[in-house]
Amino acid sequence: MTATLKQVAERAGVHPGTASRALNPATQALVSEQTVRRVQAAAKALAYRPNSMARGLKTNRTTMVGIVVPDLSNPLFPPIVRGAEEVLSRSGYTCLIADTDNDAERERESFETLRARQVDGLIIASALRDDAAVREAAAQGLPMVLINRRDDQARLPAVTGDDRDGIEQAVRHLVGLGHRRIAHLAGPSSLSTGADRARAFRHLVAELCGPDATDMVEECRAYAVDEGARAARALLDRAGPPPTAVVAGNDQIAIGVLDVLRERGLRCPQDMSVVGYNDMPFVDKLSPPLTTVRVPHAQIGAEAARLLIRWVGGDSSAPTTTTLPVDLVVRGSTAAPAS
Amino acid sequence: MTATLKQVAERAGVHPGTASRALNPATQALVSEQTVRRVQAAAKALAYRPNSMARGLKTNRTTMVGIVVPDLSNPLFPPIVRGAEEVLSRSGYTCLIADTDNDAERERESFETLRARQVDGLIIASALRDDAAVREAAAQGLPMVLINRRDDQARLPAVTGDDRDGIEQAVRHLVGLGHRRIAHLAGPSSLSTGADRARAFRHLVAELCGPDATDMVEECRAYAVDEGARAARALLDRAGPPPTAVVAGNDQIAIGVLDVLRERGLRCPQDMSVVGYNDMPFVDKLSPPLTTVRVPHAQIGAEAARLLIRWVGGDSSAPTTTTLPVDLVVRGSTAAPAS
DNA sequence: ATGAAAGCGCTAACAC
DNA sequence: GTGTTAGCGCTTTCAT
Repeated sequence: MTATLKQVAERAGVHPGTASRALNPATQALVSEQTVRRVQAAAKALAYRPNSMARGLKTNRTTMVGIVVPDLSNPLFPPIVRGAEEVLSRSGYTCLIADTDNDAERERESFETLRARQVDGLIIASALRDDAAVREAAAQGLPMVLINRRDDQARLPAVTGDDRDGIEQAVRHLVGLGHRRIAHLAGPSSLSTGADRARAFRHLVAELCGPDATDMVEECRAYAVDEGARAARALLDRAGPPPTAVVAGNDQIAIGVLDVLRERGLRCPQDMSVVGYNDMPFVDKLSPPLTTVRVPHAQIGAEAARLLIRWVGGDSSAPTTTTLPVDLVVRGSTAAPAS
Repeated sequence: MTATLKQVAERAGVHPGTASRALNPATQALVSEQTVRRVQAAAKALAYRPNSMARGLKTNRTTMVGIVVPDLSNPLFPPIVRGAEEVLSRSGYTCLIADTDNDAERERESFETLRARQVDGLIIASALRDDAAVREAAAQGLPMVLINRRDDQARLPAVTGDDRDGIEQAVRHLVGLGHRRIAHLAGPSSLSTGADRARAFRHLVAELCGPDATDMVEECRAYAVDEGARAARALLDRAGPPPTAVVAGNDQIAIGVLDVLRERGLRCPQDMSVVGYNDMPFVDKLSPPLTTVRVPHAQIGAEAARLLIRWVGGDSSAPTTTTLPVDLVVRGSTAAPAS
């Protein structure tokens, strides 16, 4: 079907070994220029495509890397994947994308599959904080870079958005508008981002609004609209004065809050300001358009890819943890509190 | 690093060939039960994972299939990929996902990469109607299934939502509400879905509203919000009575229409009804919530995967074209026209 | 600068 | 039922 190196060599009148050298940029220098040209011409004529399995078998590398994401349908992840893929493909790597569906069992299977395919490295964006599969693979020395989560034990390089600063920008924005009773609907504390953002929130609110202001935190069991709604109801049903503003753990949760406000006849932003997180596509089309924290997802993916390539390439310097800056995007869902 | 078959065989005290047979479900019957057990135990003890490259080199199959999508960030595609992946992984296939970014050059490169990786087959959801790369691969007998586009020449199996019926449901819904001046903001005619939906629209509107009703069609140059907005402005700037309802080529275009209505002080649905297409996530959170056509994306992916598996498996019956039913989801963006 | 030869890990056709 | 052997397509060491 596809031509083999042997056929190319034959057509060029050289030995397969020579053809191999002529076609490989790294060894091309060892071959006379004329031969290189002849071999290349033959390769082109036969539409030669090197068999990556044969090469991989010989070199013990696949030039494939796995990307593990918890849910491709979450608009967060496609840009990460794209960013990573772009960098990786430029270095000759092909991506194997595994969607774990936020399920530990599926994650295990994905890992198994990826390792069976002998990927050269892994980018892991699935954010379970305790993760046997990751630890095991790390122990075996498989290059891995984490995204959106810190590494608890294995000392792996990680790339994240600056969660602390994102929350800080959101809270400072609200405080600047005059809010003092600010709540947080946190993501699951089992996820790195959920825990980090909640911690940052508590810390900053204690500083800016006093220590008793920190108890207005409700944890969602998932980064999902209905969980955001549930938590919002719980928040509003509490005794005492309700918050005038909410910082949501992500945009889906924020949408849940908007739903509940509507359901209860409260207006946003007049009765309650709402801030999201991630700046998903089309949250600017909601009414009101959502104020949210923009995270450079594509850059995060790209940076993770760069770290991984370096590691796979043999650079074994200390694992780097990179934090990328985020930006608050102010839209219509935040305003000064009714006085 | 990972144990080889030879090591497993050694540990089990058998020849590598025997170990191979014992581990392969298809040939397991040729080996005594006792040996199978011994080999399996050895494999487990050594955490043996077959080297897929070596196997592939021998069998000339990779058990990898490529999935080519135009834009992973378009919420349309992740469910398709997931649906396909689920079916494929159950049959032991791994997916190579290529995002072409709607770019012909990148599509060519992706194709090249995928073929260099010797995928066993391809699912193609990138919808350029004329496509040299696809034709070439088809000519070489590579199993391929198309999604969301018909095959112009190569007679390939295809899986799509029922575009004609989707448009028909939308138009009948509007006519039932009393609309007679109905416009269509079509997707690019270079894409299969754009052309098909526009054709279906013209056909049905001619039938239901009279032949002169069919000229209210504006073509968008992309399935994008700003193109929808541009086309909507063009539509509203036309001489003569404006339409009372718009069927958009997809949800992004519909969002562009909503933007323009707001920009011009027109209300939806009172002044203009709007119908989208695809039922993207969160279009039910717009105001008004968008009436749209729901397409079973995951099933489309799954069905394409099934067809592909059948073909890769050697079944060479005539290419099937499958059309899956779609459903109009009525929400707040459509109502009876102001009389 | 190029040819020869070995071998990556596996499977399958053939022997026994 | 199991061992033997050859070879998939490539890279790479060793000669020349």
